[in-house]
Amino acid sequence: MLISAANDANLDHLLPPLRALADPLRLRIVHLLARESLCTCHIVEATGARQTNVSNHLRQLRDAGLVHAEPRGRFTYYRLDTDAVRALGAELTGLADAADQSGDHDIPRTCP
Amino acid sequence: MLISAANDANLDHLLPPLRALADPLRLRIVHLLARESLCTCHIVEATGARQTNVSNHLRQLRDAGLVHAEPRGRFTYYRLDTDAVRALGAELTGLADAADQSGDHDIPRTCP
DNA sequence: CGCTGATATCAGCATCGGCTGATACGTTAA
DNA sequence: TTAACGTATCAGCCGATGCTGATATCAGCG
Repeated sequence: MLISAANDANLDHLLPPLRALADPLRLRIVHLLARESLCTCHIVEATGARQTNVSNHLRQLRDAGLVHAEPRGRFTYYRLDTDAVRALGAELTGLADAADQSGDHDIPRTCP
Repeated sequence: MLISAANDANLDHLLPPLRALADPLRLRIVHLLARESLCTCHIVEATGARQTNVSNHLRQLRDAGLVHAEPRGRFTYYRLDTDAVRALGAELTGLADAADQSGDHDIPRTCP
């Protein structure tokens, strides 16, 4: 049975999305895109950051699979990949639940 | 009604735990602590990293509220704060759910 | 007591990552 | 077609951050 992709015995696959979210401006962009899809110029206006900077951050969010770009004419609309965000959240809650179940937290292993 | 602390209109409070998790070694440590509480020397052994390095990372995890230190004699046992991990996961899934509900993703706002 | 071992702190170094300005590319409008 | 606009890419700078070695601290044991 496969609860989630977390059954890889390690959590390395969570690093790209975690790293992508662990930046104030990128987290802000994700928050904006959670309300509605926006094009780059909207994000530039809303954040006050330079266009080139926003574009760089959008690339990292894209590479991490958290957002998707939809070019329309000369604009590029970005939408949040809600499945990716939800999957990350689910893996974290799943990790917490699994930790609560394994009862070896009150009986510490003896030290060498 | 207060679903979660996410109703702050911004997600800045998620940055400390996200930054703490967005590092390979720290994520590995969190994963180890999800199985059982461990003291520093166990983590040093399991990761192969230097003691001073592990100690520095444990401090960051502590500052982010993801783990708690429990000194016992000359050892210090660390346990995962599963509530903190679960809360982070819940906020992310909640953000994804909220994004899915707000239907403004197919009708992009017009560009200036 | 002094010694050993576990842990934390600190300063220094090296690397990474974010910000910027310049620039290139593609699209729409005049 | 040309000009203007939206966007992406690139190189460079600089501050942030991870890693290390040295050292301090503290508990338990001889």
